[in-house]
Amino acid sequence: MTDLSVRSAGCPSLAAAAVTVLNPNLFWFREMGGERKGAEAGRAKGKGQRKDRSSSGPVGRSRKPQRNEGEATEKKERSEKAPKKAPQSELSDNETGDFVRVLGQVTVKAEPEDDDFVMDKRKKGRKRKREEESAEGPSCSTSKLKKQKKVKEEDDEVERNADQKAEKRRSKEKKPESSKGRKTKEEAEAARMMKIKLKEEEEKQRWRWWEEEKYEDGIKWKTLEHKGPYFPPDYLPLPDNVNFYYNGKAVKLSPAAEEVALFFAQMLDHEYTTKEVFRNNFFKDWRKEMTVEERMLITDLDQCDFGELFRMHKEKVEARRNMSKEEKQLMKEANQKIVEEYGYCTLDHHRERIGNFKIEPPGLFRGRGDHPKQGMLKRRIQPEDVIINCSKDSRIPEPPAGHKWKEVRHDNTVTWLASWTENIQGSFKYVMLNANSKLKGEKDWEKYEVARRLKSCVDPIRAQYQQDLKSKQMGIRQRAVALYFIDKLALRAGNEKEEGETADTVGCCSLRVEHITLHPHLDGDDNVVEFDFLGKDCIRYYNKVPVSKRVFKNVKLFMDNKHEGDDLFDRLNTSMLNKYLTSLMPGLTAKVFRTYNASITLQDQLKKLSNSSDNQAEKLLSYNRANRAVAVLCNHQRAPPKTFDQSMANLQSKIDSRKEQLSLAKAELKQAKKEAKANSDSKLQALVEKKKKVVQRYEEQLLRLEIQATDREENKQIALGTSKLNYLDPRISVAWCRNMEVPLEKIYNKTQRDKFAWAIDMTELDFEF
DNA sequence: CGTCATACTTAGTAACCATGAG
DNA sequence: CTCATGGTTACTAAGTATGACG
Repeated sequence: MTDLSVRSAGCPSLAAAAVTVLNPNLFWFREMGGERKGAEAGRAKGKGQRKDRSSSGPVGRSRKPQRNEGEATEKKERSEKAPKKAPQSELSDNETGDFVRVLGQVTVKAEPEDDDFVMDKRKKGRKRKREEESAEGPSCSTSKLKKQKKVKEEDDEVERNADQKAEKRRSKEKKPESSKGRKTKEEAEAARMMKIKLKEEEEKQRWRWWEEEKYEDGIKWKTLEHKGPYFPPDYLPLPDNVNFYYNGKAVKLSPAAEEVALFFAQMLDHEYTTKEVFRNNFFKDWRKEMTVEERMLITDLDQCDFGELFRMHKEKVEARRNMSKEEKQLMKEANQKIVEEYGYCTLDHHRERIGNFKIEPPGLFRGRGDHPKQGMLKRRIQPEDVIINCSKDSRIPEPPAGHKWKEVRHDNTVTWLASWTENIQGSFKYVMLNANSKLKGEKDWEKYEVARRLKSCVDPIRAQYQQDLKSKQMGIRQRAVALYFIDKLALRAGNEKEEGETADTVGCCSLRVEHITLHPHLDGDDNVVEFDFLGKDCIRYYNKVPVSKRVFKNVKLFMDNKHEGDDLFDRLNTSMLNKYLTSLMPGLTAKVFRTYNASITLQDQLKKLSNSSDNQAEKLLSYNRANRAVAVLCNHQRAPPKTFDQSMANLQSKIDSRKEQLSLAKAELKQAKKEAKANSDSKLQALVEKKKKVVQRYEEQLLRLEIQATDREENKQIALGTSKLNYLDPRISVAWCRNMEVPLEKIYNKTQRDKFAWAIDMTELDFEF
């Protein structure tokens, strides 16, 4: 508790941070080690004495991941250059400060009377009264009471929506601007009108599932019909004039071996093919595909010459690029046909788009980071591998001619239409619906509702883990510290992974001692915990966080007598943690904290950063900054765009020339002033004024450019998309847009609007997360 | 409990495409 | 018209979570 209050005190909060983004001097971002690498970053060479499940024993858990050796240098540089002294701490401190503030502000008053909350719950409640009443969280019992309170009229909402839509339509119809064009212009216009019509049509067709009753527990659908997955085309053997050479001699490979050779050849310009592990895995699997004779002959990958195959592939790519418009159009139409046929299913009498209806084609496995299995052959999936799921009375999909399905089942407690087992990790792959479908949308909605429930009971939960830091039981203390990290830093849960099967990455519960460095004092802060590990997708997480003394001591204690490779939390795993969390609030798991903290941060930031008096560009900037604050919190990174340096340089040269202009203008101004002083001619005075204006204008332009540069620089490695799509309650954004009178299209593109249709439709102006 | 199987969300990259400056 | 640039979409890997079972 003490800790919480301390943290809440006087934090400038993320708002400041988001603003700071513009100021290079206050660069506070976590050092980003760059993607997919762990660099020196304390990877254990160690023989783990951690709970090694595999028989592989304590032997070489040589944990040295890293990929992108090629980029590694650059990245290393980046991470080293990153401003170490910047108060990393600010981020975390601020966040928590914010959280606390929000709680103080909202939970207290919100509990009984928050209309919006009631509203939302009510809708849901109405839909599935039964389950809700029995299932919903007793530990947050207040919300239950709330739910039953008053019920607002819904009619006006519907009306409003209708209005809005009409409005939209009208404005769209107006759009086709003044017709000064001739044929082509008119045609274009007609096309545009068509598009609008289509859009309206689509809107009318939209299944407003969120207005319907929910199904009882576990039932995902009543009827489901589809055409089965779409299989990639069969392998087409190489033409005779393209040869593979071994040891300088042309060798005609069997189709199976040839296909795999081509997989490799196609990747020759990719860094993967230079990696030892990749090459070895590939070669091993390739040899399995060879005939006995081939295997006898081909024993050394270095003797293989894929040059002609590679060139052929390049030419094909080139040819595709150079296709004429008509050809391209034809291709597009052919594709469209496939989508029409296989890309949709009928679920409970509604046509729904399937997300991934294509069976993954064979190829070489491209694991991320330092993946032990990279380069292995991902084999071709046959209908005999595929399980079909659909309703009994539907038209069962036909397997491709001459084939059979592995199985056809009718399980309406799951959402997948087809599944198969993949041969690299032995895991399942599923064909499921698109994000704009009912099944996905409902789940998404639910996710945010759970996060909102957490909001109403996060206080006691935080208080409890603060208490638990003092527990006599080691397990409980570990749980408390882990929870503290998950809450404060938005770390992922960290399930354990099978060793040797995947790259060595960790989350909270699977942190090892080498991922943490303790600094009693660092850069003016006390009790600093330094994190350095590879998270999901081998993205580096690097952060220095001042923590309370108690947390610090605990971490120290957990690290006592442990070595590299040992688990920091040896008495804790994700299922224990989640079991505990669920007991505090139904539906609560570790990842809910990420959702909750992300969304609440966005809401807070928007409140702080945006003014309705701003112009649209400014508003959008605020939005993006709020979004960015979340992306930073969640450590969402991307590889810098390939052209990044170039475009940055371009911008810089623009800035430079502007600077020159400015100094020139300044000099002129000075000169003019001098002259004006000597001679008080009114003309000269006016000239001074004019020059002044010019200088001012240049200064403004320069500033803007510099802001743009900084902005871009800071977005270099930050990906905003992931948080927007997965962590931010869309209703926050929708309400913000309406309140700020910013068109929603500025924030969400078409796909996103489709995905969030439910939120766009139901969100009230006064929505509060 | 720990392990395994299963299902579903989250994630970054690469290919593709539209657009606007030169 | 061409090319650079940036947004969008497709793809699939890599996570989280849960429930059955011994």
